[in-house]
Amino acid sequence: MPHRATLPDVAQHAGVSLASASRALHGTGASAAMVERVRAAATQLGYQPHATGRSLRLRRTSQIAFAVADIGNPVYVEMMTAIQAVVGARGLRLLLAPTGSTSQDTVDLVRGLAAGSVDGLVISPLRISDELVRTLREIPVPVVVIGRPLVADALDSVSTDSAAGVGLAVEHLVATGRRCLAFLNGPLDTTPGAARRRGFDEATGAPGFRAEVVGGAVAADFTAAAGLEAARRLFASRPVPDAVVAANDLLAVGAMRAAREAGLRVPEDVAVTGMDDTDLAGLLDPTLTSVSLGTAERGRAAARLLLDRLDEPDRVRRSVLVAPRLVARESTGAVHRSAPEAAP
Amino acid sequence: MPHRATLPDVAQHAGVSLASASRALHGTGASAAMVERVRAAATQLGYQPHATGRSLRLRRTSQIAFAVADIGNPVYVEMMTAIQAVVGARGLRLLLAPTGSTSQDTVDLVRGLAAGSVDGLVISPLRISDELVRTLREIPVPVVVIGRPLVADALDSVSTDSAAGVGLAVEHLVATGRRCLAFLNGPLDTTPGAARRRGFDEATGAPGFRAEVVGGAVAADFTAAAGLEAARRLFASRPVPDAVVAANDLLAVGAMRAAREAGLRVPEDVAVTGMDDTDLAGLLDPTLTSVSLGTAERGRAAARLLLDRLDEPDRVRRSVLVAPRLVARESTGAVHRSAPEAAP
DNA sequence: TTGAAAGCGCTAACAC
DNA sequence: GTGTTAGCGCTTTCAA
Repeated sequence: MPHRATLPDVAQHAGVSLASASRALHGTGASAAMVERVRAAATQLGYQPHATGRSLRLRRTSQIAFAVADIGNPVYVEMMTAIQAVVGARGLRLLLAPTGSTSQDTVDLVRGLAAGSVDGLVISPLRISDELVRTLREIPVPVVVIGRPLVADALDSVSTDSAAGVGLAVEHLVATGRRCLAFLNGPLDTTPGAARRRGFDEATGAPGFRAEVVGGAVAADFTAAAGLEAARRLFASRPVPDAVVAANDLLAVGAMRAAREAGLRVPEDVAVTGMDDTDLAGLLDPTLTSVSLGTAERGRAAARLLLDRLDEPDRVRRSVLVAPRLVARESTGAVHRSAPEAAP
Repeated sequence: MPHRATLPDVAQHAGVSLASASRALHGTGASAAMVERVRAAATQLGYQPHATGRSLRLRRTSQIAFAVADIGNPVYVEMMTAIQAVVGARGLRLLLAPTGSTSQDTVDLVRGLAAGSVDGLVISPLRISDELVRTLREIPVPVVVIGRPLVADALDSVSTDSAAGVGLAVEHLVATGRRCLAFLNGPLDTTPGAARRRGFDEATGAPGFRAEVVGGAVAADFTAAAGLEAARRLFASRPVPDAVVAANDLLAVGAMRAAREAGLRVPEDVAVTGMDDTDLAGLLDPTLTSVSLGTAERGRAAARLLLDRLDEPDRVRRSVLVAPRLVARESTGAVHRSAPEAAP
């Protein structure tokens, strides 16, 4: 852990002025000979420009943060990769910042990051408190919210209609012969939890809905472990559902496991749908029918909104909406006991 | 996106000097009245100390980075959570930095972060090039390496004996009646790939080994998708293995899926073991027997080593070793056709 | 206890 | 083209 060489060190070593050293390394208007000399000195001393000094002077850090509550959810990993691809191409470094579990932690993190640590922020909050919205509007760096068209004229945002997404799942299940649906949701006080709940209610309350809702459970969070626990309750109640709509893929994993514990086969006895269409979906056994919410697309869109705002701080706020799309796989395959419409 | 208030703004607003304002907010030796006045002004202006200015002066950022290649692997999520718990208690912010895919990207990232962005670094590299080692020794901030006892006297490190871990899996499979083992590994040029390969060779080459190695495949990376592709080759060759040792849990997911595609049941026809004992293992169907490498424990140990070195830069380098442990689950359950020793 | 001033490392006017 | 210098926002001597 040796000591750092500073720019004055390099300048002295090269026998030139501080300014010349700086210009030679980063700026413009230095002679080839100067560049050569300074570069040599820099290399020899193992010079690495100090990020803090540079940032203070340039008034930018060339860093972006992606703030996420649930870092264990593969959907955020995919989003991050998508964001990274876009901002990386512009020479910005992307850092992932886990927001604490409480709303206050999130607010503190955002404030802290915005106060000089990064040039911009993409945030995908699970819970959007008023204070968080206020904070996001007040911080002195651009922010893009993934999750809900948020005070649309005040903040750039990327969202998806996950309520409609749940509708796609319900529709698909009914169309493939399921008649006793249950909904496995995550916490209702979260943005996705609330939206998906609404979607389920709307879809199952619609005039054309030709099945029954036989149960519902709310998991403690959007993880597979919580999903398993909640789904056990689902399968312990009567009548047993022949289809479970899970609010995301991880909950669906829990649902599939609970079904098996209950002696039910997926999809013969019970169908399961997930949401987010994570990589996991294609690798589970059976593969999981899932509603894609365009994860990568949302990530890319968010990154672009952020870059645009960094370029043009005063441009009009925009809200990008990505449409959900059902991806049918094995977990909603053939029904074992023939469904009503399958019987002529 | 309003403008920032600076400390001079606060001082002026409070009608005191810059120095007094600073002392009142962070330092010591300010009168109660002064603190009161300055606090009020700060609140009113929505003052947030600028991280860069502060860092430049204090020569620290109060930030730590966890640099990880494969952010999609749940093992790193668990590690990060463990690190977070330790460093968070000390008021440090933990950021996750995805190292690019190439060795050069990793070196660049490390250098960049170390040049003023963070106070310390925990890194878990997939590939440890000489240049990376050199870089890690040269950077001016403390670093802890998770992965291999690395130039032990030059760098703090946390490691595990994953070779022995593979041995545990092999032992378990043979003890439960499997006789035709195959090894599904990740890239051999990675640290874990190389170690696990060695572990497999040693375990299957040992005098007491009472089974046969019938195949091996190397996945393109340590992901489930790559594992699936590689495992297909495994099951396409003859003789078909009755047990697959996968080098991590994600590869095991791929192996289980490939087995099913090949019409084989897990565990009746083929047993599968994973490694890392991620949360996934208990949720798959069947649940996955996996070798725990003490993920959280390694994370905590790394965090403590880092904190200790921040406190005492010159203390002697340490290397912590965490022992592997087999966690048996369904995927290595009863053999369908009775195994040799089961026949009296 | 408070204020004035130096300086962390860097870049960009500005002068030469 | 190169050097001198101011200053980004902050903390901490040092003097009063």
